[in-house]
Amino acid sequence: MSAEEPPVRRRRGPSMADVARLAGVSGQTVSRVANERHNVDSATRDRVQAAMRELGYRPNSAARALRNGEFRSIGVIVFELSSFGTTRTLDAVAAAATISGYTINLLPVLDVNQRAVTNAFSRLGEQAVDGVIILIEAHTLDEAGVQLPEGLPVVVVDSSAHYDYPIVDSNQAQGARLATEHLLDLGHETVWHVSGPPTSFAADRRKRSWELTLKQRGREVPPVLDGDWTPSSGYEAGRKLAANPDVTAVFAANDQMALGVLRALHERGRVVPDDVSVVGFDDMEESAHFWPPLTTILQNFVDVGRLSVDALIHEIQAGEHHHDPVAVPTKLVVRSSTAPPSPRRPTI
Amino acid sequence: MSAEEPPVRRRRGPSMADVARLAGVSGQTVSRVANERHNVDSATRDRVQAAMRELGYRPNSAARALRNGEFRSIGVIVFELSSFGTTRTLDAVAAAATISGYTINLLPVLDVNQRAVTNAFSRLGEQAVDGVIILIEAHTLDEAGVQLPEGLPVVVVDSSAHYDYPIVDSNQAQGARLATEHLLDLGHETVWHVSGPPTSFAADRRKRSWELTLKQRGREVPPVLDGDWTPSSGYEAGRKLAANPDVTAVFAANDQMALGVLRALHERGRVVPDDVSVVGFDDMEESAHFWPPLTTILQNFVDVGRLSVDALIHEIQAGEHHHDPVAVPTKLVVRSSTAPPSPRRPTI
DNA sequence: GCGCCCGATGTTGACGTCAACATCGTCGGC
DNA sequence: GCCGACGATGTTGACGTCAACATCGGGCGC
Repeated sequence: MSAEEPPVRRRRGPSMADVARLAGVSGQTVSRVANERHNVDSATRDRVQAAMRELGYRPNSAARALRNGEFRSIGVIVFELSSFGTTRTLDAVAAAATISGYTINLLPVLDVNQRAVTNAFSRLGEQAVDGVIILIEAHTLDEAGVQLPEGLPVVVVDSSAHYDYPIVDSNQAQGARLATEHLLDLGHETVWHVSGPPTSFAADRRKRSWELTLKQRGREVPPVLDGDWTPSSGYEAGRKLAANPDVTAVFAANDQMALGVLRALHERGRVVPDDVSVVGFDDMEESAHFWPPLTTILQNFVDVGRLSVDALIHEIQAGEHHHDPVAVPTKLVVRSSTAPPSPRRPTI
Repeated sequence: MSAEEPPVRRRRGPSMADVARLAGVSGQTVSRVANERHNVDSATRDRVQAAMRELGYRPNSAARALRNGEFRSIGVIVFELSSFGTTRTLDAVAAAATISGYTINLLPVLDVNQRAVTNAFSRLGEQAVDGVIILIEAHTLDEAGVQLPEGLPVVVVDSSAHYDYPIVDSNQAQGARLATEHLLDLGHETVWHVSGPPTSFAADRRKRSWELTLKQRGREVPPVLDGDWTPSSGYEAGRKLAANPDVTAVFAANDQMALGVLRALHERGRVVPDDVSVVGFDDMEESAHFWPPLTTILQNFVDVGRLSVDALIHEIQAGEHHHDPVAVPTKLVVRSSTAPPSPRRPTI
């Protein structure tokens, strides 16, 4: 076993000691300047800063982390960034973390199978993070029977409440209610639903809230069409809906599926919104330019991201966490894909 | 200034020394087990592993990084994840890095103004990364006059070639040529173009390649309509195009703008593809379900991400870099938004 | 004018890991 | 049966930083 490793090329930069030597001070003084302590003589400070500049000194964050026992970094566990909501949330999380002086460590789960998830979480313990934000749909965690490293602050972005971690999410139930009520208020008899995948708590919340709203209004609850967030699944569902003349109003659990529904309706020659009204969920940037522009539920991803980070940092720094889930309100955005049902509706 | 800091709560886990004590061995043996060296007696190994499990031991990555002089982490500089291409590339980069045993450090640039970009890059030097992948449009860097920390391996994902860094990108010129030729081959006299923002090299490449293709075929080059990647800008451009009866073929520099163009054409009652053909660029998941489904150029983001990571890791480990830009080929995906021009076209 | 206080600076050691070297015991060859 | 080799394990120190403590020199109060 004489596997000869080539001598690792060390690209280490100058250290505090180098700066100290050049500036003619002790390392500790350099440290004080680097950390902007006020108890340094201004002449000394200038000298040290000049030396830093000359050598291109950068503090070594590993040494700092080792010394201070904190990384000032937040891990974010994600599964594919394809999902619109996840991406937007990640974006907001990254911005909020940066503003708070934390760095983001992306921990992608490459596959949803149990091995991959478990593997991702076992890597987690070794990562240089002070806390973790989980952006994966929580059912996936359940199925994988994953155990998080103990003592690591965690915030879950999801609608599930049966975790012993702080939870932040959009108020899915309120959003779905807004969507359903909007259609009923327009005069539709009932509302059909294209749901998200069963692995998603958010999808489950939206579906249940849609159902509850219909029941509370004494309306018939049509069978659910199962989707999986993708436009294709929306299209498949849409083909069934388009073939059914009873359908006048559809609530799709996200905008992408709504897009698929729209396409299916167009193909069948059913006019939106004259024959069928469609509502989505998310308000992605594209939705305003769908044909027709989509009525949908706007999620405030910026708030979700910021609140997640705030909750996590609080947990990290204070060592305690709130258990009350945070529900960020959503808003109905009315566009042209919804209208009152056509009066000339044939009922046999 | 008596800002009393509360004693920082240390959540440090057990260290090698703790494991060593419990297992009755030296720290070095624990280290050997943790690093899967082969020269450890299997009985000893079992004992150490049991101790690790019992204590919930996790190697401290800061100490490891300090000791080894490397972080096994890659920084990725991004500006907003809103852009489809950036997100997809980031996803692929994250996956590739994980597979290669590297972690991803997200370094978001919060604003495109010079201060923000410069600031982001000055933070960079302190980050715990061995190298950096830049996912920002390079013009932005130029304008900000940013200087990267010396000696830090860098890979740029862009089409610009005047950087002293390895460059990986989709072959924008080839893609734009495919799009333009597809429309010409269908029989269209010429092709109109809705471009991306001037800050983007990719947009510039696509525009120039479109123009070159037209010229090579001896076609008239219509005035460019400037967009900025957003569906709204595509819609604005689309309204002008829709009002011009000469327009029979449009190449939008991305799918989102193509969506806006489609909407504008629908509003004006111009039928796609009968009256006007439209081609996009990116092949986002939604495009297959636009109305009508969009003919577009598929970018292989997975390859772009993987090749970027490979190039960077090579640079990190070998200390040298290739200067030849890597251009990942694109593919034409034909759907229903393109067709031969309508024969009954009025020419006055 | 003496001592005390305070601000500026220096010295020491520890954070957790691992390479290099040291040690110890066993096994095989002659 | 002796010696050298080799495998298993232990010891030491250094990576870069910073808190805690030590030191040193003035200025100020009485």
